[in-house]
Amino acid sequence: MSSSRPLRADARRNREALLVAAREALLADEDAHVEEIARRAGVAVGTLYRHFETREALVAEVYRQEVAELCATPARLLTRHAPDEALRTFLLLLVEHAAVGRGMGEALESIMATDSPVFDDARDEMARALDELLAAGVAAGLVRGGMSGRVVLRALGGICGLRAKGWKDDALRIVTILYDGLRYGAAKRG
Amino acid sequence: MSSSRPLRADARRNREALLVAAREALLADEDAHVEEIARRAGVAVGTLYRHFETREALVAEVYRQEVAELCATPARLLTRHAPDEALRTFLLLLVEHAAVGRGMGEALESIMATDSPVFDDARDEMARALDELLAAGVAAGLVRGGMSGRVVLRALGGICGLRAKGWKDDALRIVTILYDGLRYGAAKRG
DNA sequence: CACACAAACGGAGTCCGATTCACCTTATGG
DNA sequence: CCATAAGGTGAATCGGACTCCGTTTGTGTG
Repeated sequence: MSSSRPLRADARRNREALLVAAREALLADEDAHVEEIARRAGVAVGTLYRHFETREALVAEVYRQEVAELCATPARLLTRHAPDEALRTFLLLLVEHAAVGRGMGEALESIMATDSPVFDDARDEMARALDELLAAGVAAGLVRGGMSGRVVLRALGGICGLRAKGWKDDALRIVTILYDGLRYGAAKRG
Repeated sequence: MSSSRPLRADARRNREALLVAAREALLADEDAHVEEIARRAGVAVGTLYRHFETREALVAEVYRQEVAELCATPARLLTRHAPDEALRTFLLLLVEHAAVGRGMGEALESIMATDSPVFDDARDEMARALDELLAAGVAAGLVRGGMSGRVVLRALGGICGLRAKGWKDDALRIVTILYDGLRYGAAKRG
């Protein structure tokens, strides 16, 4: 599928420009219009649609890249912190990330709460990252068993969907509830 | 505001028909078109817009009614169950309700996760219902303090937004996490 | 009962996005 | 340098929500 001949030079440049433009535009306004994104990238809408099936596909790709970065952190956290601390820190990190513009929060929500195939990769990656944290926690007797990364992902969807006034404060409290809920009944008492 | 002269008979009938039609249509398809809803109600779109500011306002009203019912249950539950059991049961009930068509889930999510003024009433009502449960739990030493109904509401948004394949199973696990997270550190150990 | 008229209705038309497509432009392999 | 297929363009189309105004109708009044 994705293994056709390499893109022509100008095509690769435009594709890149579109992703950059989309990231900027979405940061400024979660429902930036395709015309606006194309304009920023210095191309016409037709070009945008040559590279991305739909507007949503473009948005998905932008956030897939963000998520990829995010997913690299659990492994890093586990080298420096106890599994439960790593888990807590990662949850808090997600809240921070959701703060980078409503758009990111919305995308994370789609990743976490739906089966939209556009986000399949991102979802798998994220679930895997959480599995890593949970497994380490369970192994250390600090986290209850029976909860998959996928489930925690779903629970987090609620945080990322928040877009109310005092949302960040609420998000932190929710992390506390989830974190304590995950520790509940673990082998060792925190 | 809402205290003009009573509606003309036909107007009241149409308004009612629109709400019924919308409930049916939304149950069948969460993004039913306004034309479709109007057709089912046997009126033209103009009439729909005479009664409801926007499509969203109509949808909000439909679900506000559902929510109103739901909000009456905590009080009832508290007369029959211990506060923690009542809390757990109510959370499970929400999951069931979210199951009544994706539309309801989506609306509940809007109620829980956003500040959309359309849902102000529903949100307040729901938060009040949860406060009641939490307060009873705290008083009995079964639930941790410091968590408002509003916060729990936000946390639940994640559940209602679920629309993935194994979502119900996931929802139940999430309720477990939240429930245990809310009991964590309560005066008495469960 | 007939009339007056404000309230309510109908539905074609407007607006505003995303998406398409027929026709140009331009890398690039030979 | 050419041929040509990949790539680009943007006016046109499509699909929704929403508006507007001429027409119809319920209802209070004489």
